[in-house]
Amino acid sequence: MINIDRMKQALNRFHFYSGIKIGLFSNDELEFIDKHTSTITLERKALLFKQGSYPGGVYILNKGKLKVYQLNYDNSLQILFIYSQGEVFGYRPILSNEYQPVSIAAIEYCELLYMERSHFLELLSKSVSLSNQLLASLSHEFTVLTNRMNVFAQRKIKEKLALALLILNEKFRTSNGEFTASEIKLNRTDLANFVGTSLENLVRTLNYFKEKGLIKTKGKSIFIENFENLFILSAIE
Amino acid sequence: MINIDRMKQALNRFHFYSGIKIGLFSNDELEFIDKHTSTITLERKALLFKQGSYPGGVYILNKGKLKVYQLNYDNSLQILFIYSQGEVFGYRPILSNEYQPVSIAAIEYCELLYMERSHFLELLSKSVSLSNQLLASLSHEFTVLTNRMNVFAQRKIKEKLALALLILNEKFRTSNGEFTASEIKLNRTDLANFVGTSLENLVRTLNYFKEKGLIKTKGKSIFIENFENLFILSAIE
DNA sequence: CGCCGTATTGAGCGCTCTCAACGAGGGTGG
DNA sequence: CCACCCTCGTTGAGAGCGCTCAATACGGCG
Repeated sequence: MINIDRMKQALNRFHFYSGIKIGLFSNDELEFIDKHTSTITLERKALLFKQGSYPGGVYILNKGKLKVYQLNYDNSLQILFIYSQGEVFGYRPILSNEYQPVSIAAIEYCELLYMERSHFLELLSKSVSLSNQLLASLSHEFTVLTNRMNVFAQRKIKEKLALALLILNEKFRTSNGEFTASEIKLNRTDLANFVGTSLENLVRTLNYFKEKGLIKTKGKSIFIENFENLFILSAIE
Repeated sequence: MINIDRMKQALNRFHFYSGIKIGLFSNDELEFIDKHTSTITLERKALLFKQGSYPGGVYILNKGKLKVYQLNYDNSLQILFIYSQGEVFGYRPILSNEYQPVSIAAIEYCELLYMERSHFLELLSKSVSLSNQLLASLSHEFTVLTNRMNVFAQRKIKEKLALALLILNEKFRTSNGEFTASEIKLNRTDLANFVGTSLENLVRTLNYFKEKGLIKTKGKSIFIENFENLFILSAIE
């Protein structure tokens, strides 16, 4: 029997939530944020921005799910992250003075807050708290990306899918329970592009997981049945 | 004929140098650094620290080459980065309050500067310049890691090796020229673990590259012969 | 009912891995 | 100085995984 805490800790090394906590801002800062943000909505499949574009500002996802992906020169697509409620993003290329390295599109209907680049930089210059939060957050993300690079470089599809499902279970979580099954609502093509395999191979591996009692499906949604065995299969620890 | 600048820009999205520039520190800060650092030397193959260990401080590599790697539970090894002269590292897990996610060992004889954790944090709390440099640096590294995740997730060995050699050519650079051939001195096992393939497959692919006139070898060292075709083969743009 | 996008299943091929043996080169001790 | 050993590199053969192509099923919507 694997310790729940150990599983949780291991999994935290492979995905991140936004490290920005609203509670850590002062009233002045909150007022500034409120004053300088506007609301954006996106329909399912709508594009937020494209890789190579100029990073115009910072976004906070309040509702819905986004996919962050890169399109390669052979037209293959890799989904790198799924953002869910609460994620703050778009500031990284501003800080490093680069263009957007990724494209972002809505998986489902989304609501976001938007803050223009210059206002974000103004806030950052005045807020030590924000600066420190970003440093901590970016550093953790470095760890996560390092770990995932390792997984993508070496692992077999079964292992990658097992890990992907554990990550997605967190992203699609609606309740607060530990290792309760979320409804993972992602079409097969997106899931294949997230795992980094072909659609056909993904379907076959999902069937294998079903046979082994690791997951079950209802319509297109996926539910994890056996966290422990899925965790073992992912071979991250 | 591919534009040199385009190649250079594309390549910069796949590796990073330390974003910390000594020139941006004030005299006070430089004095503080000088006062609170000590020198460490490492023999070839010596371990600097192990993944899971407590991050005791920050390092600056002054001489030599380091390999940054993770050891997996099936005993496979993935080399994630090669650090060369000038690289500053070790601060990330301090900032995110984590244990070391990686192990680091010397590829060849190395000399480093070491600053204890508490002094680094003291310096950071006083230096806006350092804080801003770290934010910019970490943000760029996020881009690099994202791009590399994509490569590892999808690409064939030929493409991954082509890219790896272009990156290593920069890491092993001694002169300042653009796209001049460095002597890439890395044993085959390390190279295989960096590319993310088996030793045998690596050797075969190197031979293929030799036949095609992309590289040549002298002893164990590798020299790039045809940057343009290697770049095209890497399919990063 | 038919259409279109998505999902599933089947077959065959090619790439990459593993296992195994052999070769080269440097270092050590007789 | 030579013989041996140990490490590292190279080559060969065979198996299995994962990809591609192709055909078929499903499901929502007009």
